[in-house]
Amino acid sequence: MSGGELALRLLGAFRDLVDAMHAELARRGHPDVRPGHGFALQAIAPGPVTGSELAARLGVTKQAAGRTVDVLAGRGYVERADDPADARRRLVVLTPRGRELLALSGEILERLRSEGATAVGPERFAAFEDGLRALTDGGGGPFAAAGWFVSS
Amino acid sequence: MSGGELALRLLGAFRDLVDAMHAELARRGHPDVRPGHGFALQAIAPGPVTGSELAARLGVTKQAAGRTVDVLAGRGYVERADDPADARRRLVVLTPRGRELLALSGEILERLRSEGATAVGPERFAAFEDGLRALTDGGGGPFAAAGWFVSS
DNA sequence: TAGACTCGTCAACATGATTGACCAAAAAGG
DNA sequence: CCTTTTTGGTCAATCATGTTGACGAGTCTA
Repeated sequence: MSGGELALRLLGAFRDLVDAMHAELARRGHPDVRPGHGFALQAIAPGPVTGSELAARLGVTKQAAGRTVDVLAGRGYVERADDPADARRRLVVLTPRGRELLALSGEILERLRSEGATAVGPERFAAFEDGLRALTDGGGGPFAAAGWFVSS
Repeated sequence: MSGGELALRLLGAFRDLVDAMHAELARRGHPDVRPGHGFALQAIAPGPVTGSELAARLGVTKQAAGRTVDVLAGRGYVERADDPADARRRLVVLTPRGRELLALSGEILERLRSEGATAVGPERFAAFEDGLRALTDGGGGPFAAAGWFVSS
């Protein structure tokens, strides 16, 4: 496999996974959620965050993060609340609908993952995941920086 | 590995690879080329293509493909020429600079790939690539559609 | 030759990001 | 305390990339 082919296949695998997930989400009551929203929701899930925190976790400017929150709030996935301890801050929290979406996304991805494992064989799939984990875990190779994304 | 983690690691690996490549390209005389341009150049490389052909290969509208060609032409990577056999068509071909960029990108990706292989061990890396290839080769799993991208 | 199709482009608009400017609130330091 | 600096959030303008829709000019075909 050439370096270029490797890159294309990585992108293709990711894209297919995410496209399949969103097609399923659309069928199950969430037709208007976009891939970027999922990342934002996952970053919000652990607990109330401020816009600046969210921006740092997503690796974008605070303006971009703020707009994403606007969209998610408009669609009913998150809410903003004032922070009684700091009048500058506006805390973002998931709504029940947001939690539902997150749970559903997790289920679907889990199912897609097992379908992939079945398709190529469990052992082969395990070896694939092992290699991918090693590559993206900061082992010093050019794939190392992915850690920030996974850990966020 | 959860399904969500799998998706994040796939994206992370791709992103790191491409970011590293573009950082290196910028250092070596091509600071203004963007990821999307690389895909377009690869689609143009095999020979003169029309805007419509290019659009089909990239999976975008012909308008979008036309704009990408405008940008690439402005940066000196491709040129447009009239087709003497059909006055509607405008053929797009690589310039020497475009061919140079493509060769350089290939070299860099190759080097990044071997660095990754060294970092995690050649056997582990081979198993990883084997699984990735199987998943994205249309084996029936949810990763199957990636084929169109690799083959384009 | 008339109608249908193809190629490229113009215009308007949607999304998601950026930079720069700014105000208000909080923290830090004298 | 009171001034200075830092931080959080937002407004505005802009860029990059994509989309639809419309359309004129050239080619193909029945």
